[in-house]
Order: sequence, then C-alpha cells, then structure tokens
Amino acid sequence: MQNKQIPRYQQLKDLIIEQIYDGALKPLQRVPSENQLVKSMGVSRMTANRALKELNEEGYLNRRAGVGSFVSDFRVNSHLFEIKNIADEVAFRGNKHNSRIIKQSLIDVPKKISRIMNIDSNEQIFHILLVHYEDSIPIQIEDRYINRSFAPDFLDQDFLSITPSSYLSGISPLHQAEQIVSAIIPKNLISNLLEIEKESPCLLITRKTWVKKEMITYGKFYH
Amino acid sequence: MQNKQIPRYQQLKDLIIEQIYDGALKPLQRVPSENQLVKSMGVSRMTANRALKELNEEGYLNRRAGVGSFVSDFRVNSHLFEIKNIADEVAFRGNKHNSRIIKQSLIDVPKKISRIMNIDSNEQIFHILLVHYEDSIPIQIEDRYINRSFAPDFLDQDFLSITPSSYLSGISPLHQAEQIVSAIIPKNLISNLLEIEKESPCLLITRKTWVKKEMITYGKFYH
DNA sequence: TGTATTAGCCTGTATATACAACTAAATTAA
DNA sequence: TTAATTTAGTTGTATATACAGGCTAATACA
Repeated sequence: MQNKQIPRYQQLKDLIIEQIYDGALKPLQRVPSENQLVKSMGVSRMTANRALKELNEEGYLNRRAGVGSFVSDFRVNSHLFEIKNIADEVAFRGNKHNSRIIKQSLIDVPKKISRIMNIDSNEQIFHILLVHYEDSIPIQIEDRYINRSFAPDFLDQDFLSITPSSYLSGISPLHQAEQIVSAIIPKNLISNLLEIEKESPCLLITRKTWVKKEMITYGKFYH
Repeated sequence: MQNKQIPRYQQLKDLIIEQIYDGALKPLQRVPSENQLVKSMGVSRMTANRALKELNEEGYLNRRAGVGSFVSDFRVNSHLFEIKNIADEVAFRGNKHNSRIIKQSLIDVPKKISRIMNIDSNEQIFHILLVHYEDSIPIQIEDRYINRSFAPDFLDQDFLSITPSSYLSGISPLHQAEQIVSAIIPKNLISNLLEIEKESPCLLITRKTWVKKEMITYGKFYH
C-alpha cells in the first residue's frame, strides 16, 4: 500500500484479481473477509467493502450476507464476456440438450488456421466438430480449433456431457473475445448436419477468444 | 424516507430516476449535489454519494469532480441497452454515413403489426423505410413502425441528418429491448436496395423496444 | 483593463464506528 | 435423539468526519 496515485480500494482489487489469475485463489475458494482485510491490509472496513463489492459486481466474486465472499466459478460464469453456453440456453427454454461428436482429434495446423491464430504450421492443434441438438433438432454446429498448450487434456474430455465452451472457460476466464455474425449459404456438409435445405441460408458466428493476449480458440458456429 | 425495507440510497436513486422519466429533470440539467442532498433529504453524504455514484455507473448521470452531476444526454447514450447508432459506427470506422428515405408516412396499422405491437387496427402508425449507406455502399435497410403517441412529430423529422434511432432515443431512454438475429434470403425489393445478388443471404435483425411497458417501435434491419 | 490569486463548491477517497440482517455451527433444552 | 436457541462471524447499510484534487467564479493586484 505505498503508491499514492492508485486508490487503495483499487490496489486491493488488483491484488485479488491477480491472485485469481495466478491460481493462488481458485474458483469457489473463500476470499478473506472484510474484517480480515482490515487487519492484514491495514485498510478500513469500508474500503475493503468497496473492493469486494465491486469485484462482486464485476463478476469475479460471489458474496452472500452471513456467509462470505468466494471466487466465482468460471465454469458457470464467464464474467468478462457473456458468451452463452448453448446447453444452458436450451435448458433455460425447458428443452433437452445433447450433442453428437463428428470429430475430436489432434491434427497438424491447417495453413489457414496458422495464419489466423499466429501458430507455426509445424505444430499440432486440437480440432473438434460437433452438432448441438435441442430436443433432437439440430440447432448449432461447432467447428473449433483449440490451442494445444492451453488445454493439454482436451482429447480426454467427454464432450457429450459437457460442452467445449464450458470446459474451456473452466480452465481460465477469458480476457478478450471477438465475435462476427454473418449470413451465409452453408456447404453441403453443414446443411446436411443441420438438416436444412441445401442453398437455404444460415447464421455463421466466427469467434476468437484470448487469454493473456494469446489466441486460445478459433471457432465457427453455424445456426 | 419512511420505508425501512428499501435502503435509503435506493430510495434516493428511485426518486431521481423517476424525476428523469417524468421530465422534472431534463437531459444535461444539473442534479442536486451530494451536500445539497444531505440537507434536503436528511441523509449522510456517503449515502448521497452512493446513490449518485451508482446512477453514474448505470448511465443515468454524468459526474465530474469539481463540477457537479448532470442528467445524461440520452441522445448520445442510450444507457439501458447499448443499441448502437449506425451513423456513429460508420463514423467510428472513418467512413461517411448517409441515408436515403424510401418511405416516411402515417399509415393504417397493418394487421400483422397490430398483433405484434398490441395496437388496435383502426388506429394509425408511423412507418419508415430507409437505406443506410457507408461511403455510398448500402449496408442496412431500416423498416420500422413507430407508435404514434410516442413521437407525434415523427413526420416533421429530417431523417437525412439524424437517424430514427437517435431521434427516438432522444425523446426518452428505453426501458426494454429485444433483438432477434436470423439469416434469410431477402425479397427482391430488399436485395435490390442493398445491391446484392438475388437469392444471396443477408442478416435480419428484428428489434422491439419498450418504454414503460408500452411497445414503442418494431423494426426490421437488413444487413 | 488584464492577469494572478484566492475562495468556495464539487466529487473522490479514506477512516472509524454502529447497527441490522443473514447464515452456519455450536450449544442447550426437551 | 431431536428440536429449539444461542453465538459468532459475515455482509449490507448508514452516519460523521476528514482531506485531496478538480473546477469555476469572484477577488485582488498590477
């Protein structure tokens, strides 16, 4: 608590955020209470309150009166960007979500992807292609590339029980994301999987996500 | 300041929000300072601070240290929902925006619209159809119906110099909005206006907006 | 008249204190 | 053993106070 330029409550916030990213504070783990921060950090309770309160509003923490403050579970809440989990959306509408995996493999980086994600084309990358169903009606195709170093155990995951999105956001919260929505006439492979007429239009969402300035995934989502 | 269930800072916020909606506090107008609220409302400065601070964060007010607190100009900032003004977006990309009005009229409510907006089909409603251009390339068609009572002087507006969206949000901030994005093959009229190939797909955004639980506009935006 | 300075008000931050409401766990009573 | 109660710790809210820093307009000075 030396720097006089940055307010104390902000220093406190930065400190806790850093511990979350470092892994010193893990999801669902308890965070020091306001009174503990008063003692350990030498601040007043009101500034400790402000720091924790704002971190709660920003989605880093969950607070419950009478209980305490806890690191958010990023598997549930991706806080920085509200990229919805399709399984939750389907459940929200009261329907049943399931999915069918077409491909799940480690492949050589395609040239196109190596340029986009800035990865050497000699390396390998995870690729997954799966169809999401809502009450056995196909609603989305997920065609996604995942940086190998970010999720080394990607192939061992059972993506029938958990969506790739929620698996990935469980590893670490996102730092940045970009989504582009466009309308296209899909190729036959896609229109077959979506069970729509050939030549009929569909939505294409191209999504890039970053963690600490490194592009982690690149995906296309057809609706 | 009677009710003990609702916290005082919240009562203060509600009071100010109500005055903004009523028109008692108009855009850019000065709001009582923290110390004035201390005297007039009988609260401490910290709770007055909390109320004004949160209203600032929520976009209702603009605050400047050393100057004061002022009602936001909703013509600039639509606070509740960040529905972007297409003219600003184009300007942000460094290009020139202009538009061409195809229709701007008061018409009998079409049956389809009367059902959607819950308006008696004997009444009349404003309708506008215009094309937005970015550097003389058509990028969006706006096909929109506007509740007559909400904007009685709609026909007198010059929508070449101001977009309907910014005109409407200047009357009152939105309370609710809904947007649905889909991909369609547009009809010939639309594809002609957008200067795209017939049968080629485009994005359709269907937008409904409400003010005080009354649906104000219903529009289709083709990209 | 023109230029500095000052005074006063504003928000931003920080502390110390207090009480209320909530929750979980420990304790007590039946 | 079970149920009711107490206790301790937590967050939520509220007050009074203080100082710093930003801004504007009045004031003093040249």
